[in-house]
Amino acid sequence: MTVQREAAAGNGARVVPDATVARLAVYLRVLTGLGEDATTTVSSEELAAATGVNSAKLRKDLSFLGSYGIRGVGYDVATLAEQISRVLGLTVHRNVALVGVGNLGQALAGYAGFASRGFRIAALIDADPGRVGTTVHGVTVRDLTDLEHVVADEKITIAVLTTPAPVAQEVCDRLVAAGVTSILNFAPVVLSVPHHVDVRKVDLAAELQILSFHENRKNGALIV
Amino acid sequence: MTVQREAAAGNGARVVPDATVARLAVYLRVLTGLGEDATTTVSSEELAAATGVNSAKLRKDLSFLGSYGIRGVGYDVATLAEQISRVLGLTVHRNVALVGVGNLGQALAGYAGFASRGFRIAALIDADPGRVGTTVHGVTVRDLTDLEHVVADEKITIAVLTTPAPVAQEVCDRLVAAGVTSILNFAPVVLSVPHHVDVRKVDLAAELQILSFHENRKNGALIV
DNA sequence: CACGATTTGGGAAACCATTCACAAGCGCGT
DNA sequence: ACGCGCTTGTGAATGGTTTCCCAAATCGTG
Repeated sequence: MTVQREAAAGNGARVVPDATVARLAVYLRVLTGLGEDATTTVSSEELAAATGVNSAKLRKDLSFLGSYGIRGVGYDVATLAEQISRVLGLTVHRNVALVGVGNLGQALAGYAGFASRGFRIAALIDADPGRVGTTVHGVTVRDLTDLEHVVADEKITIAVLTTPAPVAQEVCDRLVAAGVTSILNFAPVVLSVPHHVDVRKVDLAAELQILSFHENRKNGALIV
Repeated sequence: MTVQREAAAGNGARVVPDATVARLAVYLRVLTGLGEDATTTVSSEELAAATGVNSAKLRKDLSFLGSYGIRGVGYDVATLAEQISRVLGLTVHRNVALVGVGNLGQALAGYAGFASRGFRIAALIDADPGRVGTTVHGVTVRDLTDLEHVVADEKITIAVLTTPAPVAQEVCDRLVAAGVTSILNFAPVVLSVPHHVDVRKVDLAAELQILSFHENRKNGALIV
């Protein structure tokens, strides 16, 4: 989690806590669903129930965006969704590169959730000559040697890294040198990056291990 | 994050904080790597550097396991790995069921990181008749209607949920009724479960949105 | 227009996690 | 046997997050 809170500029600077940012995405998804049901307003209590948080926390989270609720009524679904989108920077379109078109890479390339939330997988990159040139979910796989060109041409600032662990750091360095400033890392490796680059790591095996810990606790959890 | 700290039993009860548990998995991976390099001891400073945390935090984390370091020397790699495995409950073998054998499900079924860390995908379950009966990464896909039998027969307590969102809650309910007590949820849905069941959610689109937020901040982040 | 029911926004307290700082313990060299 | 350098383990301080709680704002009704 190489995400430091940039000590807010000279203005009245509203700083949104990291914990809040992580939840905004969830609120937004639920709000989008409500919008499709033609629901026009929602109270913090209702939205909190739908997103699995407590309503005080939800209200505090939303208060960081500004004051968009109406006392005695609730929040306007459309307005709130719009404000969250704004804060999350989803109003501008973002092109994403995916490096490492293996099993997981291919699955992610086709993941509907990305496209439907405004992220376009604009480039697929792989080192395997057998894969280069093939088309996966409508996008042609480019060779790893072209990485720098692809990143520049497609104006890419966000990359998804699904390479094998041994090459992850090297590929990461090249992405950063080419101008990428955010990386979603699925390789089981701790990446080191300059301070201006954000990395988020998704560690699938670690997730299961955390569940295993809780399983262990539940079954007696004998303390030796 | 439906993971409440079960108010430790009557004994001297050492409670490992959630934040620490999440990092233990990372330490363990690095330790395993060191073990293969025939490194026998490691200092908190070295291990901290390799895992991207600060050394004080690492030492505090490890202190929850007990006192396995040697002052002036460091930690024995093998011993430490063993202790972490014990606390994470990785000493017992755990069978995992995966429900929803779509793109993502297939990729996860073949994910080497699961197998190499002691999690065996013991069952694949899907509702699509076209997929039932096929073999994916050596495991035969079973029909959703057999879910209860499969869970019971394979003594499964952990499930990975990669179904489409609309059926996730329903499948979840059946898993829980069948005896599953931990769920790793990839469906973009907030699951509701009884208090004795732990759910961890991996929200891929949310991860990109969080990166998007930080991108936004970096580029001026005009405050309107 | 006043009142009661409702719901937000946010100050303050409680809780949890991280970082600091250093005493205590260990091994090695002399 | 002793001192020195190194490293752990942990209290105390700090910083961040969640929860509590209630004044202020809004709506609908009489």
